Amino acid sequence: MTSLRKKRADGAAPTLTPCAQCPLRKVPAFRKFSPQELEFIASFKSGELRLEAGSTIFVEETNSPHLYTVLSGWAFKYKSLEDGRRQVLNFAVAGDFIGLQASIFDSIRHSIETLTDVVLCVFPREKLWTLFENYTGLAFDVTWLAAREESILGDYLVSIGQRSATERVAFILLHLFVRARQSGLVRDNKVAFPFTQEHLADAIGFSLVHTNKTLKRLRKTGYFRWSGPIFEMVDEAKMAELAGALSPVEGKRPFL
Amino acid sequence: MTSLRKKRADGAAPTLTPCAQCPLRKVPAFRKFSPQELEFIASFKSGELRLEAGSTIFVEETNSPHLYTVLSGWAFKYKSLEDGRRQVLNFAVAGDFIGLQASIFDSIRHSIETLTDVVLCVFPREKLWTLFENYTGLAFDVTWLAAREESILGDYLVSIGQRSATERVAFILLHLFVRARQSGLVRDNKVAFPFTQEHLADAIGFSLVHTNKTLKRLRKTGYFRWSGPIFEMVDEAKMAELAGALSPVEGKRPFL
DNA sequence: CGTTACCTTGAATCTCCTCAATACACGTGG
DNA sequence: CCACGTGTATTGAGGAGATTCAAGGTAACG
Repeated sequence: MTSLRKKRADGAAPTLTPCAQCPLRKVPAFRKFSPQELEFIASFKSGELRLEAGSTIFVEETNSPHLYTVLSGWAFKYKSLEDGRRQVLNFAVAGDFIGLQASIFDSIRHSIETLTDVVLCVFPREKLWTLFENYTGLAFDVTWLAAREESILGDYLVSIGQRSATERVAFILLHLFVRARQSGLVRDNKVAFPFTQEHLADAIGFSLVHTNKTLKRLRKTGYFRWSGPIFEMVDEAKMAELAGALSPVEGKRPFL
Repeated sequence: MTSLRKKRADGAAPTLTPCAQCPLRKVPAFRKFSPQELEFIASFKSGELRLEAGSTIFVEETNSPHLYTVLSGWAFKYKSLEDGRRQVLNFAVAGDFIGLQASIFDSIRHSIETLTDVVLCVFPREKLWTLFENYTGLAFDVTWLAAREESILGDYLVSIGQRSATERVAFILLHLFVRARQSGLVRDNKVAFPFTQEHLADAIGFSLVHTNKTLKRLRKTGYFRWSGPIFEMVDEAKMAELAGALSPVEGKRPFL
């Protein structure tokens, strides 16, 4: 990875993987970009950032000169309280755009931390304006991503505010599974889950102990398997029933 | 108000209140727009919609050819469950932009209902694209508004997921008061609150009964007064302390 | 082989919910 | 003017659900 360092030190970083060849482009969930758009994105991109699991990407209430797209790995967004409690707001996976708030407001409103080793595409914040000025389609995409984030937080809110323990646990498992699938990580209904039960607990607003006990009850349904690092979905329809039929945003999504 | 009907029937609606003279423009919380921008907004606007309290503006999972800005009155966004439970996601007040999801996705993800009589500016959805193509600043504003919405939902999530009963009730009261003030509705620390305790309960994820009892306890602090339609903030700093110091998005905000 | 991180389980306690009854304000029609 | 219905606010009682505390258990790692 020392070569990476060199590239970044160069300034222009001309030898980064061209965006047009980005392996994520093949994932069917993403919309197709025009050659011009791809060219701009490639020029927008100023580097790659490799972080190991447990690294902090953003700290609440701070600013950053960068915007990122997740190329690989998982991260999570959270807000923490004075006394150590924390609320997980959302998870970020390959294809997700993070740090938009830091570019739009004076500072970001939540922290972001990696769950696994992560590779990020780095974009300089000041070029976001160029994007808006010259690439209407991409500007619309950025708005799309912001609106989708809002939509997901709305789903979380309904789950936390109104659902029972079983429903909430089923919800978060299903949600994470679906997000993983959209990013092309699921094979044979199996995917690596880097989450601890504490992450899930903090996302659905339960204590770790209660989450654990609920999870135990849920496992008995046999609708999924999750012990060890691999999560396997066995009956997604039943899970959706348990979770209270969420309907995630449909259609192709943009991926900068 | 029959003249309104006529105007809308005309098609072009050339005689609507010019946006440049919109009384909301004077509210200090909104950013200043250039004459060109104001002109475009005026041309973007296709009419006004007047609704009485209790009207439904959007229904979850449906589509709409319109986008709206709230000119006056209060509304709230919510999602309902099969069995009647519902989660209030956010409130909308003068200056807020609603229905963006319906224009960006195939359908909106939540319902919106008026709490008071409401006047809305109507924008045709298809012109949103024109806005993005020709008015970079306004496109950025739309994204700003979407990101702010996300930010508010994040605050709600922290409150519902982690806070105690007292903290949650203090949070929602303070939040509504601050929103009202940003829209210029507060005078002498007083503002008309059209909310029932049930609205608040549905926003903070508590039962009506428990919300009521918590509210009773909170009233004894004397930090606010709320019986009858008028809410009065007595000690905002203390309320913020109780609510757990939320930090709403700062700075001038756009208002289309 | 000790440390660390995570998972699991039981017990006691407290929070919050449901049910149920009452009170009050308001508007309606008689 | 009063009787009645409706919507909202209030309060008490009992029980379901969540939290905290505490004590293992397991796997990974140096």
